[in-house]
Amino acid sequence: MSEGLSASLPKAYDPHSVEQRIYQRWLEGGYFTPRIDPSRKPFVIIMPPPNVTGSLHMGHALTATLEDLMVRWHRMMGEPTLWLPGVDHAGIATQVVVERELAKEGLTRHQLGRDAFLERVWRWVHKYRSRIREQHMRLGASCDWTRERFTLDPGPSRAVRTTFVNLYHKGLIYRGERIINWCVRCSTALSDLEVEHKQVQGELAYIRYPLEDGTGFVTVATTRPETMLGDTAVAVHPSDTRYTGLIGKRAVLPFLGRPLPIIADDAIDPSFGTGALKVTPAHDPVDWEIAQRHNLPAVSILHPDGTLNQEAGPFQGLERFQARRAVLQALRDQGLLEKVQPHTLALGHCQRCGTPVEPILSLQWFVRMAPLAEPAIRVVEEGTLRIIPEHYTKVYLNWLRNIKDWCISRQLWWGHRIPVWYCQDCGGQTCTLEDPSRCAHCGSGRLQQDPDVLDTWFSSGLWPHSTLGWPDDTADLRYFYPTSVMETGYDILFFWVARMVMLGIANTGKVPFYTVYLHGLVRDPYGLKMAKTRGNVVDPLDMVERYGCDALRFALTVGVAPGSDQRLSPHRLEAGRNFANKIWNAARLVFSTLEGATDLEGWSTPRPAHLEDRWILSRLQGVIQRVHRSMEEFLFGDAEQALHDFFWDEFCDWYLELSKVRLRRGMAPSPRPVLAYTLERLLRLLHPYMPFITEEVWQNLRRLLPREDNAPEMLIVAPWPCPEPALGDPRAEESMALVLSLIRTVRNARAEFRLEPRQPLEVFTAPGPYRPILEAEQEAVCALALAQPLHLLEDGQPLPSDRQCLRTAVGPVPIAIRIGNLVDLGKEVARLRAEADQAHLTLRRLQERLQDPHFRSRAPEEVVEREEERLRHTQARLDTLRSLLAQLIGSEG
RNA sequence: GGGCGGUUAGCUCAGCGGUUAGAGCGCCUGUCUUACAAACAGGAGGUCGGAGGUUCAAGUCCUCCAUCGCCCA
Repeated sequence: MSEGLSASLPKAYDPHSVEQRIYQRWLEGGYFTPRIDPSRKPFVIIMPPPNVTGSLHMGHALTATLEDLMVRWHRMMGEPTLWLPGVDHAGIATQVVVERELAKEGLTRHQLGRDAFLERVWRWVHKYRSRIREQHMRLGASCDWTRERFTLDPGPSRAVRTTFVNLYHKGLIYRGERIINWCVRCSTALSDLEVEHKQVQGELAYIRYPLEDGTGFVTVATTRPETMLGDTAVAVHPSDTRYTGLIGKRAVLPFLGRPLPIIADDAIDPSFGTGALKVTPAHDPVDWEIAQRHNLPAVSILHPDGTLNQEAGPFQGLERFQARRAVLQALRDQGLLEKVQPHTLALGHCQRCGTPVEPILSLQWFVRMAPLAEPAIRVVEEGTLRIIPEHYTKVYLNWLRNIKDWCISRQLWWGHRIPVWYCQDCGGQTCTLEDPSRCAHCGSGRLQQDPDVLDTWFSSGLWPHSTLGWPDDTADLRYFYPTSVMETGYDILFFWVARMVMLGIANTGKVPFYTVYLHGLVRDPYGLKMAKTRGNVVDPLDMVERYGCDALRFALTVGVAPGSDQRLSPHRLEAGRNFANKIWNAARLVFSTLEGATDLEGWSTPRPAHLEDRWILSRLQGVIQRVHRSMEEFLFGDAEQALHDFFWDEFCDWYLELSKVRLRRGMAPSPRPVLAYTLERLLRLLHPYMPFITEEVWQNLRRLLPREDNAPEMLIVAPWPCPEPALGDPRAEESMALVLSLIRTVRNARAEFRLEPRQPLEVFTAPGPYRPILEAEQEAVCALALAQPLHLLEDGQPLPSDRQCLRTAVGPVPIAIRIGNLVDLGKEVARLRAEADQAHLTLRRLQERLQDPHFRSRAPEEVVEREEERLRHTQARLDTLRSLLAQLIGSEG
C-alpha cells in the first residue's frame, strides 16, 4: 500500500498541506496534556501571558518557539511535561486601546460609565483571547490548552486578593502620600518602571525671586517654570559661599506673594544652574525629600488631567504646557526672567501612551519591597535560581539591592480592584478576603471600596503559582510547582521575573522556577526595533504563510546565542525554508529506496558492516552527543546549527550519494537499514525545532519500515535519541576522511583545469597501508569523483611520470591524475613545493611544541597524544610530497 | 554618573582555553549529474577593534584604551 509513496509526494515541501492537519492530530491525541506521575519529576514552563491588547508579534513567536522546543525535547525524554498557556489582562495597555476605539466613535469612558466600559473591554478580550490562541496553534505551540488561564479568571483573581490581604496584614502593603509618576493622559499613577526616560531638548529658565527685605534677588534655574507656583522654599548648598549671607532670609514668590524661606541643604548641586534651587515639594521627588527635612509645606498645583488648579492663582485652568509659556511671558513682563538657555534633559514618558509624565504628590498604595527582595537575592546568590545568560545575574541583583517601594494602585477601571474598604464613620480601613459588610474597627456598615485597581504586574507576579491553583493546595500546585524554566525577554527582567521571584517566595516559600532563560529582541534587517510607529513590524503569521512554520522557527533560533538581539531578514527565512525542503527531498530519496525493499530487518538496531555505514553511524553518535550537551546548556541555536550541518553536509551530500552507488550496483550489505535508521534518528533530533515537517516525514517513513521497535504512534512522543557507544567508530571516521579527501582532490583538479565535467579521469594511487580502505571504497571513488579507471598500485610500483599526470598527496597517499592535457611542470613543482612548505611549517611547529618540556608536563595527556598523532601524520605527508617533488624534478631534468 | 553588552569574511552572526577560526547570505567558475536549481561540484575572501599581560597554549581569561548599543539614576 505504500508503493509509490515517494512518487506521490510533491517535489518541494508544502507546509500548507501539512501544518494544520498535523497540529489537529496532536491535539486529538491529547499529547499536550501531561499525566501526573508522582514517581517522575515533571518539566514545567508557564508561558509568559501575552497581553490581550492585540495579536502576537515576532517576540511572542520567539518565545513560543523557544518554549515549545524545550517542552518537546523534555516530552520526548519521557518527562511529564506541562506548558501552561495564558493571557494577561494588561491593565493600562488594554484600557488605552479600548479608549482609542471609543474615541473613534467620539466617546470617552466617562460618558459610558464604569460598567458599560468594562463590557466593551470584555468584548475586546474575548476577540483577542481566541485570536492569540489560534496564533499559538499556527506556531506549533504544544501547550496544554486544557489549563489555559487568564489573569482575571476567578482563580488567579483570588490569588491576587489573597496576596494583597496577606501582605497588607504583614505591613508589607501600605497606603501613603508620596511623589509618584502621574500620567495626565491615562489619568493614573505609574510605577517607576512604567516611566521611560528620553533625552529631549528643553529650556532652562533663570528666574529672579525678589528678596523679602528688598535687597535684591535670588536667581533660581528650572526646566519646569510653571511649577514655581507650588514653591515653598529656596535651597542652597550649605558650603556655597555665594549664598551664605542669604540663608535664613526669605524670598517672595512672584505672582502669589508667598514668602519662601531660604534654606541650606546638602542635596543641592552647586554646579547646576545658579546653585540655588526652587523647592516644589509636591512636584519633585528631591524637593519632597528636602521638604521633609525642613518641615516645608507642599502645595499641589495640578489637577489630575494636567491643568492647573486653584493654587495657581492667575494661571488656574491652563493646561500645563500653556501654563509654562504663560508663566515665562509674565515673568518676562515683570523683568524677573533673567535668561532662558537651551538644555537637554531626561524626561519621563508614559510607557503606554508616550505622554510626558508629571511627578506629583499623591495618596497611593505601595508594596514595601526591601523585605521581599532579600530572599529573592539570596536564592540567586545561593544558586537555587540560575539566570541564563549568566551576566544578567548582576543586573538582577543590582536592581534588587537598590530596590524602592512599588506603587501598585492605578486609577483605572480595568483590573483587579483593590480589596480595601474605607469606613465613612471612623475612617478606618478594612482589608479582607471576602467582601466585608462591616468596618473591622467600628462595626459600621457604611463602607466604601477603594475605586482603584492594581498594577497588572501585581497579578502577573503571581502567575507561576496562581495558574496552578494557589492559594488552594491543588494537585497541580503540589506536582508542578516550582516550575522548571521561566523563558522570557530580558526587557521584562525587573517588571516581571524579579517580581515573580519575590512574590512566589512570599506566597509559597519556594522559588517559582529554577532557571530563568532570557532571550533577546527580534529586530528588523537594519537592526532597528520593530515598532508600529516605524512601520517595520513583521507579522509572524504572515511569515508562517509565506515560508512555513518550521522555516520561521528555524530562522528565529538557529545560531542565536541566549540573550542576544538578532535581526530577522528574508534571507534567514529563506534559509529555513530551504532546509525544510532539503529534509523533504532527502526523505523522498530514502523513501524511494525503501519502497518494496526486503532487506530492512533489524533496521532499528543497526550492526554496521560496511565502512560507510560504520562512518555515518559513528558521526551520528557525535551529533547526538553534541546536540544533547548543547541543549542541556540552553544553547539551542548551537544544537540546531549542528543538526543542520550534519543533515546537509554529512547525511545528504555524502552518505546519501555514497549509498546511491551501492544501491545502483546492488552491492551488499545494503545501505537501506542504515539509511532508515539515520533518517529516523535525525527526525527525532530535529523535531523540537521543526515539529511539523519532521512529524509528517516520520509518519511516512514509519509506514515503510517493519515495526520492530516499540515507538509510539506519533513522533511528538517518540523517545529522544541516546548516544549508543557501541556505534562510535573513530577508525571508520579516519578511514572515510581519507576517502572523502581523495574524492575532493580529483574534483578539485577537474575544476581547476577546467576539464569536461562529465569526462572520467584516470587516477593512480599508491595506497600502501591504506589499500584495504581504498579497495572497499573503490566503487564510491569511481562514481563520486568520476575516477575511471582508479588504479591501486602495488607497493614499489611507481606512479606514472608522464607529462599528462598531475601528482599530489591525499593525506599521506601519493596520487596521480591523468588530466589529458600537458601539465606545466614548473607550475606543478611550485604547487608541490608550496604544499610541502606548508606541511614543513606545521611539522616544525608541532615539533617545537612537543619538545617543550612545559607543554609535555602541563598540557593534558590527550592533547599531547593528539599532537603526537598529528606529528606522525604530517611527517608522512611531508615525506610523500618530497618524494613526489624529487621525481618531478628528476623527470624535468 | 553607575552598570551591562557588542566590535570575528562584503553583509548577518556562531565560536562556552587546545588542529590550519566556521555557518548562512552575497560574490566568482562550472553543472538541469532521475531526492532537491529552494539544488549540486569547485573557488576567492579574515594579522578575530587597539595596546599590554596571564598561560605550555589566547577570538576565547585579566587590565587599559577606542567605538557602537542597551539598562539604571
